[in-house]
Order: sequence, then structure tokens, then C-alpha cells
Amino acid sequence: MIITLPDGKTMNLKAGTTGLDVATQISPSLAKRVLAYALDGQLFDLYWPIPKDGQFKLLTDKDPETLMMLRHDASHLLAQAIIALYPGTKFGVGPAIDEGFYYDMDLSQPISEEDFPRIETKMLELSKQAFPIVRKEISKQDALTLFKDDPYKTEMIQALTGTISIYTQGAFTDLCLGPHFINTSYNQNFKLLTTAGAYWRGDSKNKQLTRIYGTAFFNKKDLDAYVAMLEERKKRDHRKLGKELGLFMISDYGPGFPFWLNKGMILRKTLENFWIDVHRAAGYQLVQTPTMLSKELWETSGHWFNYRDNMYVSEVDEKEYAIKPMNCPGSMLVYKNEFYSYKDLPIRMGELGNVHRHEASGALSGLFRVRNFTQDDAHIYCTPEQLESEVREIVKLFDFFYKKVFHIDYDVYLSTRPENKYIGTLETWAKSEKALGDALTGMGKTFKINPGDGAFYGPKLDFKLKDSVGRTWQCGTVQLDMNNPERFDLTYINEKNEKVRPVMLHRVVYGSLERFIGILIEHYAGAFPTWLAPVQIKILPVNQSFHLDYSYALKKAAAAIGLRAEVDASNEKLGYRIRNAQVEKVPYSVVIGDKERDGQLVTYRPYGSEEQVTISMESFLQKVQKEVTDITHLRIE
RNA sequence: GCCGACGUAGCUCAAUUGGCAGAGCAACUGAAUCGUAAUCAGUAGGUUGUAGGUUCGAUUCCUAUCGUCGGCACCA
Repeated sequence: MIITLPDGKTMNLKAGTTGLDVATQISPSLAKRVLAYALDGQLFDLYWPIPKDGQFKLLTDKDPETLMMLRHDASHLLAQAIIALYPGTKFGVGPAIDEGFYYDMDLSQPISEEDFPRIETKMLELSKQAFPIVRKEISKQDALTLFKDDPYKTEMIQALTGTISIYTQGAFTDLCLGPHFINTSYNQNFKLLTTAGAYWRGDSKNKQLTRIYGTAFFNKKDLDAYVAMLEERKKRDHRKLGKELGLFMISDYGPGFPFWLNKGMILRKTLENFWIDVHRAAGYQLVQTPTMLSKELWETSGHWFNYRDNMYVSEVDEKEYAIKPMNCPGSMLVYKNEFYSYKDLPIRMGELGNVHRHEASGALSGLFRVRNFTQDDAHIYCTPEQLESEVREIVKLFDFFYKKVFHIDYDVYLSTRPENKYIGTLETWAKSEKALGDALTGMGKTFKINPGDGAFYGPKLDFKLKDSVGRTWQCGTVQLDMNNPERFDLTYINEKNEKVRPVMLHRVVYGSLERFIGILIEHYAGAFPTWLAPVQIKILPVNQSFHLDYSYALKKAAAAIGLRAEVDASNEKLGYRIRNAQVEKVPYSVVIGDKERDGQLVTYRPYGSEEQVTISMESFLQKVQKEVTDITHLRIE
């Protein structure tokens, strides 16, 4: 394949061609940054810093790097359009991100999303002019002169050493490492999405810049598919569905304090009861600790000093109390209520613990971020030798819930010791991190590392669930705690009759019931599997007088085996009631007419289907019951 | 908390330049008794989030406040 290099020379490139090959054929300065890029069978060239090993990779539009590069180009294109439309604007940073790109800027005049069409038109116009994107390396001094009017770029340059690369396209020049395509023409399928405020350098002490989010793809089809997915996410929004399906509400009298409505309560209690059954079977004891405890306890746990601003406090009889933001101090008081020998360990102590945290007003969001929620918490006290196997048991439990019950895939992250703020010795940290990692590897699981992201008191594993519309949610977490056993002086007696400290683990599966239900609503788009559906069977008598008795008999028979059925005998046509049952996303709509009444039959129609099946009442009820118990009777093997 | 947008009937949304606050669905009443996604007619429903201000007149303009949404920061 022949490519044209930026200096006008051509070069034949074959699969397997390396950067070194390129370097030997062209001028060394240029060779540092040449790469062939194949798109739809056509070859384009672009700049790319030579990797250390000298190996170049021939990229195609299927490679994620290429899409990121296109989006990075798109952010420059946005900046180029902005500088043309709003001269005097100063620029922060503008990277490509997972689903698109953004650019942070200090705009010379305020803009809103209403200005997007105008900006997009300008971007397209600039794109079509195919401005060459030219890389140049300049000295720090020259860079400071070049960007002297832009305080943000100046600040970034001051932190750099050595030569500095800049990219120019038309009237816009950016401080940038690259890489980029050779000209602006590749960006024809982009869309600006939203504006937002973002602190300069991500620090809330700094000024807030205007961030414009957008996305870009190689073709219109992909862009349209992405926009369609955004629509789908909006349709699945748990706040919208929660209202429509009558699951929960949030009142202005209590921002962040969800109210559970009858149907939401059925869903929630179903999840809780299942959780309790599975945990009891897995050797957990269950406790419930008080919502409010005295200030001294929170001083002992350290919350009073570290977390005070987020706690709800109260004074009673001149004594200060705090509402629990976490369950662990309560759990440890329960542990201390008894005297343990090594033979008693591990103690697995579960609690569906309702906690209150005063989250910042701007952080609240539906059920995803609330101020009052229930953690499906458990604390495990074990010997150091038991640590790894206990972690493995927990991961087994997570697998059971996520994969077997909810069919949701996940990624695991191991968060390691923070750089500066940590307690304990390096040796203990290394051992603990290894135990967590080994437990995963021992189960054939891969994980990514989040360096320095552990809590000050210990490393942790985070489980991020991937929902059906491509978003990820952190739910499960296993945290090793090297702090609290010390603070609360937890002990057990070991084989040598010595008083020693147990290892303590915190873990949650659902994370918070509230958030998990929010995730489930969106994951299932409100159409819950039968075992979770608040109403499982909607019974529709064709005639509201002749068929009522049999309809109620069916409801009674369903209730007798624990199924949730409702009769819709409202004075409406069947089609109307069928529609309502579908809108309510009830798993089974059952029509009862003469045929069914006379033959002790039911004609059912599963949710989302137009299929009609007529079977005996008995086999229908058995079928639905089996569907429910197939899940609710599941236990970890 | 910060930046920006928004707040009208139970729900979804209209209301021209500042000039009588409206529709669909839901609810209620009546008729129709109907076999798989909306039967017809009627009735009722509002201190336009709240509190001030400007104005002859405010859903509309201004200020404050509460809340919601998109982000940011936060999530020990």
C-alpha cells in the first residue's frame, strides 16, 4: 500500500511494516511520527510517536485507538469552530473519552445547547475544507510565547519539560501530544450532546469552565445507532419507569429520601427475602443494629473526625447521637458481645442495614444516589489463614447473584494501597493485596488494578456490573479492614491460647437495595422477570359479569401457591385492558371467557408477545410457580 | 457545594410581543357487554413550586428561595 508522507514523499507499506522500516526510508525527524492507517481498505497516513520497541501497528477502523483518535480530532474541530464563532475563548483540555469527547473552555460569551446547531454547522464546514492537521515541536519558551494569551495552556506548559508538541489546523493551534489524522476531513459524523460545568484541573477550588460534550463515529450508521441507544437509555430511566410503574416516589419534603410504594415494596421485599435465604444457607448469621448510636461510638470508629459533615446528628438529653452512615461499628459491637476462639471463626455477620448519609445536594439522582438507603452488608471476622478462602466464598456469592440470578456481567478491579495516606505496614498491605488477587486468580478470574485507589485502612475489590445498555455500575465490593479491629480492640483466642486480632472484611452484593433496584429497573426496562414482578398475572374477564366468579377463583388459586394475581374487571373493552396489562409490563395476561370458564382453562399471553396459549388452569399455575421457584429456590452450590 | 438548564391539572405537554391558563391520557358519571395494545358522550380537575418585586395587568420580566435534570467536585 502506498502512503503519502507529510513531506510529499510516498512509501510502500505492507502488513508487518514496522516503524523502524519507515525510519530507514524517510528522514529521521519525520520517521518518528509516521503511521499507516487503513480505513475501509483505503490507506491514510497520520502522525504517531514511535513506540519504544519500534513496532508500528497497522490500525483499522475496528481498533479502539482509531476511534479515540477520531474523537480527539473531533474535539479539536470543535475548538476550531468555537474560536471562529466566539473569538477570545480560552481553552482547557479536550480529550477523547469512552463514548465521545469533550472540550473544556472559558468562553468569551455564554452559550447554551440552543447554539449547538450553529456550532455543528461550522464544524462540518471546517471539516469539509480538509484543513491539514500539522504537528510541530517547539521549545518550552516558544510555546509560552505562542500561548501567552491563554492562562490554561500556559499553566500546562509550565508543568512540561523538553520539547513541546503542538498541532495546528487552520486558525486553531493546540498544545497536544497527538496523534491526529492528517486533515480534518475524516470527521463528518459527529454530534454535540450537552454542556456542563467542570472545574479546571478537576479541583473544586479552581474556576469552573464550560465543558461541551459530543461524540463522533466513522460513519452515520454508527452515530445513529449511538443516538438510538441514548434514546433507549432515556426510555429505561428508572426515575421515569419508577413513576409509571408505581414503584417509588421522592417528595420535595425529603430530597434523597425515597418512599417505597406498594409495588416497589413487593419487589424490594422479594429481593431482601431471597438475599436472606441465600445468606443463611451460606453460613451467615443475621443481625440488626440500631439506627442511632451515641457520639462516643463514632469517635471510636473514626467517623466523627473523618465523616462528620455527612452525618445526621441529634442531641437528646444533652447527649449527642448520630444516625449511622455505616453498619460496621454496630457489627463490631455485636462481635464484642461474645468471646471467640479460633474454632468459632469465621463469623459471617450479615445485616440489611439502613443508613443515612448527607450527600451533597448536587450528587442526588433518583435511586442511584440517595441520602437514605439499605446496604446488604456483611462483616466477616476470620483468621489470617482463612482470609483467602473467605474472599473466594464471597466472590462465589457475587457470581451466584450477578450471573446466575440476574444474568449481569461484571468487571473486577483490585484497588491497592494509597500513596501517602494509609495505615499499617507495607508488608501487611502487600500480603493483603496478594490475598485478594490470589483469591480471584485461584477462581480463574481476571481483574484490573486501580493503583492507589484503596481505602486508607485496606485494599478492596470492586465489582462493576455492565447493564443491558452498556453502562457500568459499581455494586459489589469486598474491603479488607486493617483499622477497625484495632480501634475496637477485636480479639479471638488462637491455638496457642493467645489473644490476637481477627481479620475483618466488609462486603456488599447489591450495594444498596435502592441503587440495585434502580439498576434492575433499567436493566429489565421495567419488564421484570416473573419472580420479581409486583403483579405476575393479570386476569381479564371477557364479560364483567358472566366470567367474574371463575376469574376470582383463578386469583384465589394463584394466591394459594404464593403467586401475585390481579383481576381487571373494569368496565372497559378487552383490548383496552390488554393494553393496560402490557403497559404495566405484567408477565402474564390471562383472558377468561366462556371457553375457559366451561373447561377450567386459561388463555394466557406472555408479556411482549402476541402469542396466545390455552391450557388448563392447573398447568398454567404450575408453570408460573415453577418459573418463580426456579429462581427463589436457587442456592449457592 | 459549583456551572448551566428547567419547574403549568394525578401524568405528558400547550399558552403568540406581558393581555380571560388549554389539550390528551388518567379520574368521576352515563351509555355500549365487547375474545387480545386505547368504545362513545358528559363532568370535574389550577394560588402556573414558594416568597417578594416591576407593571393598569405577570405562566411570561426581575430578585430570593426550594426542588428537579445534565455535568463537575464528592462517594471516608
